[in-house]
Amino acid sequence: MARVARTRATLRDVAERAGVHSSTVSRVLNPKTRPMVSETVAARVLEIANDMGYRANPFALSLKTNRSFTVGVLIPDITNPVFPPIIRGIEKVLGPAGYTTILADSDEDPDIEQGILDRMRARQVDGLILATAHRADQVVEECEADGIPFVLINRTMAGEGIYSVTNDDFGGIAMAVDHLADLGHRRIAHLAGPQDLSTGFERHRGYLEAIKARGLEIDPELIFVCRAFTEEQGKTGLEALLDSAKPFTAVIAGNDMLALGCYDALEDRGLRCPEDMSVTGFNDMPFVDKFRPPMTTVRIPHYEMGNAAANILLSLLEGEDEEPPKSVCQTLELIVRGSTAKARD
Amino acid sequence: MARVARTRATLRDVAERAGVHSSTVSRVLNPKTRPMVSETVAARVLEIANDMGYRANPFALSLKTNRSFTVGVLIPDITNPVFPPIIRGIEKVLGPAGYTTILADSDEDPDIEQGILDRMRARQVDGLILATAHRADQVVEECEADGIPFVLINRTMAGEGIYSVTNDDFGGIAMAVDHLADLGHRRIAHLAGPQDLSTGFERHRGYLEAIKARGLEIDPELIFVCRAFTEEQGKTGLEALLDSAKPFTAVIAGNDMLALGCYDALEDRGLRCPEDMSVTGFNDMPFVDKFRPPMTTVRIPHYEMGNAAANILLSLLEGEDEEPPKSVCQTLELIVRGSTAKARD
DNA sequence: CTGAAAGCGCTAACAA
DNA sequence: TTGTTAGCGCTTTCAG
Repeated sequence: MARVARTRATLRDVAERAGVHSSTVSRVLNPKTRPMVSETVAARVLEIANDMGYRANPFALSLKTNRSFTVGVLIPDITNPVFPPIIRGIEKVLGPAGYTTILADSDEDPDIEQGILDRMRARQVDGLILATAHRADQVVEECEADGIPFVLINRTMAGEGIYSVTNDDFGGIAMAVDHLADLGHRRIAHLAGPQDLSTGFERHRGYLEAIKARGLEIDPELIFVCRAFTEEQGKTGLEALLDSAKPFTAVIAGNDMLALGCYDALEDRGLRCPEDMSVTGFNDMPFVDKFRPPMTTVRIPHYEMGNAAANILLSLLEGEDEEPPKSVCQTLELIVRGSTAKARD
Repeated sequence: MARVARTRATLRDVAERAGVHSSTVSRVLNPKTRPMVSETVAARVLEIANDMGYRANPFALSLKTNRSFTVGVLIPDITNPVFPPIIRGIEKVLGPAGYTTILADSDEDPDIEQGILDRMRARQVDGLILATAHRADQVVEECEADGIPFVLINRTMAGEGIYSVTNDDFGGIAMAVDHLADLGHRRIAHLAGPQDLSTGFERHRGYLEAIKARGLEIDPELIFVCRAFTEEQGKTGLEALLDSAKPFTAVIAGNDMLALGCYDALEDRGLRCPEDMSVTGFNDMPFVDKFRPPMTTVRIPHYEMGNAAANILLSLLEGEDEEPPKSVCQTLELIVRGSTAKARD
């Protein structure tokens, strides 16, 4: 197991070669203290440091400053294609700012989530971006109590001083309802996401309000609340609805994964989409336009959400005094594709 | 910007409360040195440490031991759904072993890749898992020269002492060729991936050999080499083939993304898959079974690849003397779905 | 078996 | 403007 000892130049090595004291080198290398050093010395030091390929030892630096320049990002399910673009959006901002993002995937399991958080705090991350929040969330409360800077993304929760970047879930669903109503659908079902998540909750609320606003009847039998945003739950849910409810011609799924499950259920029953049943999703995650049929869904700006959350966190970490916006709520867009059609009469 | 000072117990705090010297506490907390301490003292120290919620300061620990317990994972394109399961497979092994994985996405750009690597080395990652390797790869060579433990995944390159986990790309394509030949296809095109990647190269080679083995004719006009494994390149490639080559009835794409591009090209031209053209992909990435039509493809064991690579790296990092396997090559499976059908005569 | 002390590489307060 | 020094929290040699 020949592991070569990788060793690199220290501040002192550079200092020696430059004929100055190591603290001077330190001052030169830190933009804030650079002005304290004379031009000539600074130039020489810089050249030598560069020449020697000097790189600060992050451990020593962190030990001294008590900052890791590291940010934890918690994702509920990395295999859900909504998240990669969000992650890219985050890294695009945090990377150039000198922060390394530590990504972790809780697989929607609270115990794993707690474990990850513990490890991240043990690692002394400077801040957190959480895509895992529940409407009442132990982990988030812990972060708050702890005082660690964090921002919620996609999902949010009530509370003072909680930074978040979310979408207009309420209004997004209204667009779906209007679209279907315009197509002549009168009985529109809803496959709601988990009600302990703000997304599932708000979209459900949006459904109820929009149905009412359109003068349609709210039939509780037309609503099924799924236990998770998974394809499997979507299938189960639509099957339950098909079995128990009086006929309906359209279903609004709480997100794209649930809608995908609807596809499965319909296929199993020999029903066609959109001829027999219109289906809408939510998120416009990558690839839904390739599905059979291409999915009508509400687009959320993935990449931009990542940017926004990262920027808020950054100003929390570095901002002098300007308070960043408490919560950003993005407006959405309905993308009409092939999974919705005129209601058959 | 009220940032609460988070402070936690140090070794000395624990030592004080336990009435022993801090070095004793250190010995107790480290499994390797625990035996040096008497049972009674160890028990008391452990309880107190636990009680105080002691967590080692990672910066001090790293500064002292020169290890970060951090592993860098480089992915060429995180929006490609093949990778999330691979990442999960990696984390599943590395996490419990006490390593934090730092994920980065090069977006297939060599400059970004180089930048990421520089930053990871600056961060003193203990090892690397690279999914970005080219057949001749500057970055990989740098890692080798540097002596940092690393293992390649999915893609590989020639070279002594390079650890890698790859797939039987050669044999995988042969299965696709056989499948199509069995369906009566005689003129089978190939949309090859970039030839500077082992995957693109080996699959191309596999295509040539398998075509020959089946007694079919190799027609250079039936081969198009794509510049990248992207949907867009797949579309471009198949269009070029359709424009220039004599008629053919099937196309073997270098991976699923290219095959997806084939779908686009066919749709644009009003051709139907599989009626007018059979298409195969490679990877069996998540969701290809939902596409229109569901894709026939070669399945690679994503999650297991991640496991394997992580295990090799782990034994590189921790292994006493047993040398881990130099290269693991996984056997593959053809998944027949709806994108392939009997050749029309 | 336990304590004392040095030092990893860096920053920042203080001196000159 | 530059040098000196202490010390961040830990491991590890060396004494006892």
